[in-house]
Amino acid sequence: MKLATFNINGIKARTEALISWLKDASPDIVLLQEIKSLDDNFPRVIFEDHGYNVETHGQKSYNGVAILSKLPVEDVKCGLPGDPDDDQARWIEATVIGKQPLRFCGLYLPNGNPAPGPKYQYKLAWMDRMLTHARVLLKDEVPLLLAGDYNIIPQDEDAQQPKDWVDDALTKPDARAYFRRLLHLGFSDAFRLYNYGNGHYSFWDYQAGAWQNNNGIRIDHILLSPQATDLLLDCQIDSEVRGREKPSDHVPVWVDLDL
DNA sequence: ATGACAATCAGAGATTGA
Repeated sequence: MKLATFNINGIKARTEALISWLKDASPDIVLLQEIKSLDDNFPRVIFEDHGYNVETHGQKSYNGVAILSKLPVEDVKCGLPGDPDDDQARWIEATVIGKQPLRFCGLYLPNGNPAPGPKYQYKLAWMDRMLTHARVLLKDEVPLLLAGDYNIIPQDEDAQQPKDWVDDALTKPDARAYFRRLLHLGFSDAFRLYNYGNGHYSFWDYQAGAWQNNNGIRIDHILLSPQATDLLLDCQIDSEVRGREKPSDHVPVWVDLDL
């Protein structure tokens, strides 16, 4: 079973490009971020016509996450618990049943710039809530997957120009520490189980020829609980998507699970 | 040090992103 995460940077502007990639890659499940759309404006019928069930958690203009799934999805929950005043649409989770159940969460973690500042504090508070919620989800002992745009460059090898990201919210020590705390709960960064060293990125800025120069960063991640890691067959980044017509600035990251 | 590029809402230009 192939599951992908893809920050689409606006579903309305990207519908054609997304359909094209779905035809090529044939993922069973796609977790989308930055749909930048209200639920009612999401072009759900076109994806249903291509065989996907659609679940959305949108908001106007900003943020917004969604699930496309060839399998029926159960027990869908929207919003990251822990702050009733947080109205930003950044979290969606659901279960599919393959050979066994899989619980998966699609997330769009706050960018946090400029740091320091209120946006960075929101990012850290959000990561603290995510850590708490991950602990709760792990108690079910069902294979668990946390995938999305983490807005975290885990280590310097995950950027072509790490010096450009010093003092940025994507690399600041407090933010990286929260990412490590997630790993310490037992999660694995799936990509690093199948890929090594420099040069592997999931985001390239639109500006200054970043893609042509492979000046990228790896910020879209798939974290697997121990039981999900035991199902892992492969994890790769579809970087060539960045070179297509009218691309998002992110590309898909996917796992193949024996599920 | 700044801006470069793109999407959104709106209907110009500000806001946000990373």
